[in-house]
Amino acid sequence: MSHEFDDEDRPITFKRSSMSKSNELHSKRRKSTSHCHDGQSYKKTSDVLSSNGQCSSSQNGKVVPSAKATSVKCSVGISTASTSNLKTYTRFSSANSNSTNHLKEDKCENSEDEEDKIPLSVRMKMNNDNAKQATPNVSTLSVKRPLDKLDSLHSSGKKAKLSDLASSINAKQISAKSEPHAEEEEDDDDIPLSLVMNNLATSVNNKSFSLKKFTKVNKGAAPFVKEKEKLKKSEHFKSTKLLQSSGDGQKKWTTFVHNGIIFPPPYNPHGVKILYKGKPVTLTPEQEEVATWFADMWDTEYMQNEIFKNNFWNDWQKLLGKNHVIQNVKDCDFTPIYDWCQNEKDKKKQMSSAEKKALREEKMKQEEKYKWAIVDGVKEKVGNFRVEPPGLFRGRGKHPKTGHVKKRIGPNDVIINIGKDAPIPECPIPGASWKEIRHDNTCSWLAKWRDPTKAKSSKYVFLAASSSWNGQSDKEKYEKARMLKSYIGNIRAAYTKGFTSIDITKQQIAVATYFIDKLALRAGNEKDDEEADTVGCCTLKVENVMAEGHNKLKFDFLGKDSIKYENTVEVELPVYNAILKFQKDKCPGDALFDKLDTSILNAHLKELMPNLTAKVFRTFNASFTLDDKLNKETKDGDVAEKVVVYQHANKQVAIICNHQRSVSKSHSSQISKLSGKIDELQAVLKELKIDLDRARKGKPPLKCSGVKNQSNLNPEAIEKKIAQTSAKIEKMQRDMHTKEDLKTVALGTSKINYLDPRISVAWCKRNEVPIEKIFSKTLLEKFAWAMDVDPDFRF
DNA sequence: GGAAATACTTAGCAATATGTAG
DNA sequence: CTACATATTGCTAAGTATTTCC
Repeated sequence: MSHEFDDEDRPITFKRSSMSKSNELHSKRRKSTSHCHDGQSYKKTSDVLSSNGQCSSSQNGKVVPSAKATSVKCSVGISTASTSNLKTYTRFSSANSNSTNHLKEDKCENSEDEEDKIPLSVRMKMNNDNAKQATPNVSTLSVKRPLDKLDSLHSSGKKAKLSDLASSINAKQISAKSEPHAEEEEDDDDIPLSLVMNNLATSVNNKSFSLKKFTKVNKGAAPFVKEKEKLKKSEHFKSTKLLQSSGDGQKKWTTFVHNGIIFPPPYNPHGVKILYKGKPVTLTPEQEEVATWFADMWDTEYMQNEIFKNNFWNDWQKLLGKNHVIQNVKDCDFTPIYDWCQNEKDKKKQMSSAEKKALREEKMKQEEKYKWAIVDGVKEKVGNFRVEPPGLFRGRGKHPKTGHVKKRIGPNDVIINIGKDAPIPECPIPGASWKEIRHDNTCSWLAKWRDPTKAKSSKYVFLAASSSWNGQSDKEKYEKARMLKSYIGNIRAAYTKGFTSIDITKQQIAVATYFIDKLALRAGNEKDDEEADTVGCCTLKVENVMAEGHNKLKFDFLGKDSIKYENTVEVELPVYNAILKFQKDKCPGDALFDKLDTSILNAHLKELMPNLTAKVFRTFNASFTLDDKLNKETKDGDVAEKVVVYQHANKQVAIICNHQRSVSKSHSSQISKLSGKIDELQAVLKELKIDLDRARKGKPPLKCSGVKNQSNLNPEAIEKKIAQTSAKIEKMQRDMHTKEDLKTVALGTSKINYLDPRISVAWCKRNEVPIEKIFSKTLLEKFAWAMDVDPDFRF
């Protein structure tokens, strides 16, 4: 995917105004990493393409006799079905959001917008006045107290609003309504998503109930509400107020209650034998379990990955023991186990829907109590409450550890974080106990354990994306990115000046910042050699950037998830020259920016704007682009056409951020199917045209293809049919085109992580597009905090 | 001051749910 | 209703950035 970067694509036109040299760049030292030796470490570029770490499972492996058996060997669940004590919590404090709040909110948003027109220095003053400990001066100041972060990010209006509301937060109260089943059955099928969501996840206040009826009644008649007024009030845009962050330092909560986490069921041996040199071999359950993981991956790409296979074999051999009959994977035939796996899957598929449903409900019942936590009296959804099951580590790209056994996690690996007064979750494995119980209210995790594949890192259990904590920090993230908008001019001027600095560190900072701004590159932290060899901006190697003449730089490297970044860009002459200089006297494998790392870069960015870090540029670039494209490209038209505009804007963002996906294995067949249908229709169209001609001359249709031809005899009817058919053809052609167009572009990632939802919500309101056309149920939940944004909101 | 530890955010793909054509 | 296609959700790996430790 190579895309030119012309200036039209810039969020803000580059202006080259020379600016005062307000910023002295940090000149920190870096551990010298330049190692101009081993020529063998020069690899890449050619062998890189295939290593995308994709695992497409080709379906047509071995043929499996489909068994009739309906009984499913299913998980031996851990049934500690004690009543959830979460349910018993109820919050009585009344807190009703009423329309007044809405008005206030709108007003505030306006004032916020106004703010953008106010000169920077004045704004900063305003913010500072507001901050608890006002810092006397302006833009080059880095904020020392993280506590002030929120305050400094929010406009005065906003802040006032937040404190006003603080006492009457209606965010998410607990109510009896939170039982999903109760109501779902009769009602929810034909209720808009957002309502269902409200019933399920967040509890609902009185207002929503009345509105709910309103919406329901209206629904059948007019799916798209006509007047803006109605639209604004529509339940779909119902927002959840965020709690004000306590302002109390690091403290995140006062009370914190949850039920711990779920462990996967113990391994249930199947006894199917592997063939070694053609002879069946009996395995112990432990050996069999690992062999089964491997066998089940038989028809995936991992089987072409030598690292994967080697790592698997090494770990498996340890389990087998030195003197085991099995001395070699090559002589192992996993087919019997593979067949068994396929058979199990088939059995599952063959189950009647009633059985499936019963099974699902059983699971739901067991998991229900783990799904919720109560934070300061507010019920919140938990995210990943299921402990990751053991398996073979599926590291992406050329991960040196891919294929290793990822061991089973038990309670004694797990540290629980919970409120002091909350009951400690019952340990779900009899006889075991938690590794540690902690009451750390400076962090938001419920549980964590050592990552079994990476000694240095941990796995965490957090609240779900819909939680207020996450909503709050999401909002802060976007506010910070919006703040960058007013600093970006200065920042660009500063780094432009830095391009020619005689201080190499400063020069490298300038060029790196330019790349991050212009190309939306990631920061690029240092990685150790236990990980796949990927890079970001600060870790670019000399061979990743090629000067191609005419000021053109060709970028070619593997970024996060070993996704290839390939892009040729025309840069400014000083940048081009600087790159040539940085590459001089270096070997492939050496760091392009040898005087830089992310902490040096971020320390520098913080001098330019409070709390600025490299990743903010990506958020800024993405959100700005969406806002810009939407506002430039939206025209009158029906909802479908507007949604297309949105998707187009979304696509541009995805391209900027290099969000890729692998082409689905059925893509080409789907395309040819579509084009076949189009051909068919075109043949029909041709025939119709002839028939029309003949009908006008009073002749009978050429081909008596149908019985119902009588009605098609008159020219009007044929004309109508022609119109219908060609419309159908056009639609299919459009569909085919977009399908082809988007086959390698992932739109979801930016929508979830980079695009300020308020842009989308405001655009929907302005254009009378139902928000559900843009956000799925989970995204509506995640973005609840953004739903009441003013329609005039601009990023 | 630098490495390591920590906590949280971002990422693609697999599994599952839902929609739709036949 | 079934089968297939598409959309959504779940899963967990892989990043960023800050804090802590030595």
